[in-house]
Amino acid sequence: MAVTIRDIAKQADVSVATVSRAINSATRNQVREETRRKIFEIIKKCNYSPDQTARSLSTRRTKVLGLCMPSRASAFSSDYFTGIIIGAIESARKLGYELKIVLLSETTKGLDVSEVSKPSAIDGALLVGTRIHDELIAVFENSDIPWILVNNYPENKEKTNFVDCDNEKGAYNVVNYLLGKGHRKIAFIKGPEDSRNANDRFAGYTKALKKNGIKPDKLLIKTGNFTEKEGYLAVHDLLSDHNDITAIFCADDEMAVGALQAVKDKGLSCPEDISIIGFDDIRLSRYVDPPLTTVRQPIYEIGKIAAQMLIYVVEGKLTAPVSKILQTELVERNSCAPAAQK
Amino acid sequence: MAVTIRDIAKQADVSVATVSRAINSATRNQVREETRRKIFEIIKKCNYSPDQTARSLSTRRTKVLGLCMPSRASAFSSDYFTGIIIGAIESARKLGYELKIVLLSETTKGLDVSEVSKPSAIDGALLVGTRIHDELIAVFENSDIPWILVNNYPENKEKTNFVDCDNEKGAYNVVNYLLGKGHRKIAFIKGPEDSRNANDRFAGYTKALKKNGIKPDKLLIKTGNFTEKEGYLAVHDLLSDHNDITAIFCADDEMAVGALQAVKDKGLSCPEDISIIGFDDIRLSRYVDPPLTTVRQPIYEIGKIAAQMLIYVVEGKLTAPVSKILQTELVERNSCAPAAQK
DNA sequence: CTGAAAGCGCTTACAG
DNA sequence: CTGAAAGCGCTTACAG
Repeated sequence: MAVTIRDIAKQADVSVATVSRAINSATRNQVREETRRKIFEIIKKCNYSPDQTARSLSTRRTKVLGLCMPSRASAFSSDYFTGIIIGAIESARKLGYELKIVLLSETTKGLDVSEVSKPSAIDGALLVGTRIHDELIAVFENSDIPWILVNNYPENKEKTNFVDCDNEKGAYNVVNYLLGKGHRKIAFIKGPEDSRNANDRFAGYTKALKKNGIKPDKLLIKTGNFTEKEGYLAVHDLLSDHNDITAIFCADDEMAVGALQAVKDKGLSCPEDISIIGFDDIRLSRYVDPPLTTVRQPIYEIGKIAAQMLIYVVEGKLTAPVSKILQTELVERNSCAPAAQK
Repeated sequence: MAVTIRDIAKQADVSVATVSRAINSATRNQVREETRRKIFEIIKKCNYSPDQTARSLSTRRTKVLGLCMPSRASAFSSDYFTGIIIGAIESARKLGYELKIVLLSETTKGLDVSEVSKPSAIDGALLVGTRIHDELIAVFENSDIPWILVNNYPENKEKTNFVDCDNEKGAYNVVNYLLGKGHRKIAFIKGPEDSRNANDRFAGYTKALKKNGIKPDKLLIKTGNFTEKEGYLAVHDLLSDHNDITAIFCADDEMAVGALQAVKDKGLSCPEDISIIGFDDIRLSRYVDPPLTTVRQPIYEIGKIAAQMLIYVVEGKLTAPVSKILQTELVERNSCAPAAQK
C-alpha cells in the first residue's frame, strides 16, 4: 500500500491522530462530522486502506484466529475438515476476524525460534483434532493467547475452554437402538486409543450394554483406527471367528464403510444378516449400499460455536473457562434391521 | 509475548541489532559464533520468540498467503476445498509461509475501508473458484500484491499468473473414449455458464464430436450447474424426451451422481442401458453403484504448485506472469459399457 | 563483528 | 474536537 495514513492526513489537513480516530469505529464520534466527511472523501479518492500489520503492532491485536491441527492432515476426512473450517470462518468473519490455518508439527516439543509451524500473530487458537496430546496443549498453555479445544476436552474440564459433542451419549443411544431391534451380539470397532472421542464412544457402548445386563464381550471388540481400510480388516477378522454376530457398531463412518464391504465379501448381506451402524454422518454414508444408519455430529455448528466463544474470551466478553457440549442425532437409514434369528 | 528482543539484548549484554542479526538466517553469520551462542542460550531460557507482527511491519513481509474464495463456500465440494487447501498449505509451509483463508464477499466492488473480507496482511493471494469474475480480479489488479488464479485462467493468458488443468482436453478424451465404445448419441450435462472450466469441458465435448463427424445435437445438451440435484433433474428431463441416448457425459461428478439416480429412477440401468461419465473424481464417485468412470483433476497438485509459484513471484525468484496447465487422467470404473444396439 | 538510530504505519494517552 | 509525541517490537542501512 503506497498510501498511508500520513498521506491522508496531509491531504485532509489534519493530524494522523484525527484520521485514525475517524477510521476506527470506537473513536469515530470523537471527530467532528465535517472533518470526518472530508477525511473519508480523501480516503475514498486515494483508495486508502489502513495497514493491518501496523494496526496490529500498535493495538497488540491481529484480528486473526489460528485453526491449529496436526500436520497429518490426512487424519481428517475432508467433510470434517471443511465443516469445521467453514463454521469457524463464518462466525469469525461475522465478528471481524480472519482465519489462519496452522499445521502443527507432531514433534512440537522444544519449539525452535525458527519453527515455522508455531502459530504466530494470532489472537487465539482453535485446537482441532481429537488426538491432540498433552504436550501439544502445553505449548499453548505457555503462550499468552487464549485457545479452545475443538472436538476434544481436557483432563480437567473445569479449567479449559472446549466445545465437543456428547460422544458417549451418542454411542449409548446407538446401542440402545440396536438392543431395541433385538440385537444381543453387538460387535464394536474401536477408534484409536489416543483419541478421546474414540474412547468416549467405546464407553457409551459398554455402558449401554451393561445397563441392559449384557456383559461386553472382548472377543466382539476390535480396533480399526478410524480408517476404512482398517475397519474392513477388523470386520473381516471378526466375522471369520464369530458367526453369531448380528450387529456391528463402528466408531466412525469410515470404518463402517469398510465394514459394509467386509460383510459383503463374506457373502453376507446388510442389513438382513448383519446390521451396521456408524458415527459422524459423513457425506459418503448416504451413498453406500445400503445407506448407512449413523450418528450425526453437528460439525459446522461446532466450528461456529468454537470460533465464537474463542473470540469472546479474546475480547474479554466472556471469561474462561467456557465450554459447550452439543448433542448428536441418530440418523436412521437402511443399514439396520431387526435381529435375525440364529 | 512478554519477552521482547530488548530483554534478550539486555541479558546478553549486546544491542538489539545484534540479537536481530543472530536470529535471522540471512544475517546470522554476521555475528560472532560466541556471541550468537550466548544469545541463543538466553533466548531458550526465556522462551523468546520474535513477534511476527513487528517483523512484518519492518520487513513489509507477512509471510502469509491468502487463499481467497467466494463466500458461498458451499459452491465447492469438500473434496475440492480440502485438496486445494492442503496442497497449498503444505508447500507454503515448506517455504516458510502460513495460509490465511479469506472469504470474499460477492459484492466486492467498492471495498469499504472497514471491509473485513478484504485480504489484509498477506504477501500474495491464491484466487480460487472457477467462477471468479472480472470485478473480483480487478480488486486484486489494483492491489500491489501478487496473485494467482487457481483452476481458472484469465481472458489474457499472457498477462496473468494461473494454474489450471486442461479441461478441454480432458473432456475431449472422454468423448473419444465413448466414441470408441460405439456410442453416437452422447448427451452432455453442462456446468454453469459463468464457469470457465465448465465452458472448456463443453468445448472439449463439442470439438471431439465434430472431429468425428458428429454434429452436436442441442437437444442432447442440458445444464446442471454442477450440483447433484440439478444433474438429476437435467437427466430426468433428457430421458423423458429422448430414448435413443446411450451415453451421458456430465461436466462434473456431482451431476453424474445425480444422473445415475435419474437413470435408475427411469427404470434403466447403468452401464447396460446408458453409460455415464463424470469429471473431477471426487471421493464419492468410487462408491456409487456402479462406480463412476470419470476424469481426475490433480487437485492437491494444483494447490501445491499454485502456492509454490506464488511464493516464488512474491520473493522475486520468478517473474510474473507464470502459469502451468496440468493434465487430467481418465479413470475407468464401471459406469461405461459398449453402446447397446438400439 | 557490533551499536546507535531511524523507520515500518498505525493507535492512544496526554494536553489543550 | 484536535494535535504532538511516544510507543508497539522488530530490521537495517550507516558508521565504526
